[in-house]
Amino acid sequence: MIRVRFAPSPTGDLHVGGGRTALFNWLFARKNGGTFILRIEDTDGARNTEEAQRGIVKGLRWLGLDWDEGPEAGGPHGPYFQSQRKAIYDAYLARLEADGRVYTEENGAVRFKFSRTAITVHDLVCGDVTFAPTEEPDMTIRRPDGSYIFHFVNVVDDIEMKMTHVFRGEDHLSNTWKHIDLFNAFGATPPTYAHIPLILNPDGSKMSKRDAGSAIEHSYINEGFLPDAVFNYLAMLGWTPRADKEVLTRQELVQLFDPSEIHSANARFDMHKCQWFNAQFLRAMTPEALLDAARPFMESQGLVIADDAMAAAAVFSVKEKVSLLTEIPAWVHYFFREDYPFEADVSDKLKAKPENSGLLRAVAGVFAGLKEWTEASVHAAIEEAAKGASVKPGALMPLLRAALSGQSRGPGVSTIAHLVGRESTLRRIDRALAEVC
RNA sequence: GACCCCUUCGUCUAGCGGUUAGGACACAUCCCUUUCACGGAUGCGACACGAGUUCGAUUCUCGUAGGGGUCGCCA
Repeated sequence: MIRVRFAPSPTGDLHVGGGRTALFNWLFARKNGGTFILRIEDTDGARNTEEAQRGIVKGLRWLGLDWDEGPEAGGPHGPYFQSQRKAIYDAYLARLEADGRVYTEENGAVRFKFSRTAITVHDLVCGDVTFAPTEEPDMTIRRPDGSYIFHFVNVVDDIEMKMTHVFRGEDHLSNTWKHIDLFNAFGATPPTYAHIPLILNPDGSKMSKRDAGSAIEHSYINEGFLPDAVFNYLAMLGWTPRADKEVLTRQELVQLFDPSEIHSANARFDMHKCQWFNAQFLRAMTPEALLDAARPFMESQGLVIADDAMAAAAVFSVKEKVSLLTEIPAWVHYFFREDYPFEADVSDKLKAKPENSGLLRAVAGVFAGLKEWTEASVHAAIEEAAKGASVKPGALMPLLRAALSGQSRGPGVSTIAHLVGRESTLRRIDRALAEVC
């Protein structure tokens, strides 16, 4: 039975690197019917807060990385907060003491005596990596105040929680021999390691907090990304599935996942490509799903949605024009209000020719006489009005678009008119004639 | 400084001794088109360097350079 874990320290917003580490663990567990565990490594009490932990949980939930054991999920190997496992660590320390593998310094810190033998890490990604007998000072595993250090609790918990595999960032590779030394001291078999490459900034520097695109909530949730798109992009940063396409669902990625295909070279983060994935998923959504996703961003911009069906159609009509949900309000705001501003180039266009007002009145006249108000009938009416005025529909469309939306770009003109309805369409034309032309 | 990992278009990558070195993003041009987009087509663009092994190296080995990481009483 495969058991893997994601073991973050609660530092606030989930970092993309951490998110991807969690993602690979999750992928491996789901692919093999294993168990995915969330363990909070909060041994450094000074800087770990409950609020910081909420950020981690929120980020994981948003990415859809559900855990089988851990905070809120429970499980037979808890507690899943290291700050609550002191008795277990004390017991393990006692074993080391009994075996003469530790010693206490004058100030009370406890150190683990390295075996000082060559140690080989068998890594799924990096292959066998052998470290020569170390010359480093013995490692501190307990502070004078009785709290324990990462390397120790990490190993103890991996033993206690029966981890079979450990997927973690490559920044841990250089320390892994210390962990194996500890596993050996406890007579335990180390898990199989897989050190995944790091995510770098576009300039090649290490990506850390504050760098663009580094925080799940701040850079993705709030910026209008879709979880599936970020999931897809992150999975393919350092791993290439054997598929003939790049846009893949969560289920497909689970099916395709193979840790031996994970690259060993670091990858630079490309926000452009991440947005491209987002655009792909956006376009594949149904009108209803798209509205659900866009609603908070629309409401935060003050748009009042009174009619869900109309709103869904409006949002759907601009879906291939945006790549982020945050861009949607600017493309659809006029569907939800009649006091939209006329952009500068739009009013210039309307004022440019004196005959424009006559053309708009002519269209309004035809609209007023229509028996039914469908997208097709509206479209036919516009063509009829153009014919009556001896101009091409292509000359009339931009004017109507300007009047109905205040913008020079957007979905089809007949789509706009149809969705806002006949009454609103006529009011909009009147307003444009009164205020602009 | 020591040790570890890494090195194909600007970016993500395919390649696992013989290829016109393929794809995606980005960029450029064209087509489509009532706008903005989408879509389609085309173009631009890479094997870090030096030895060696080999009939033949992007591919194997070694070295150099460059990038990243670790060496905490942080995780």
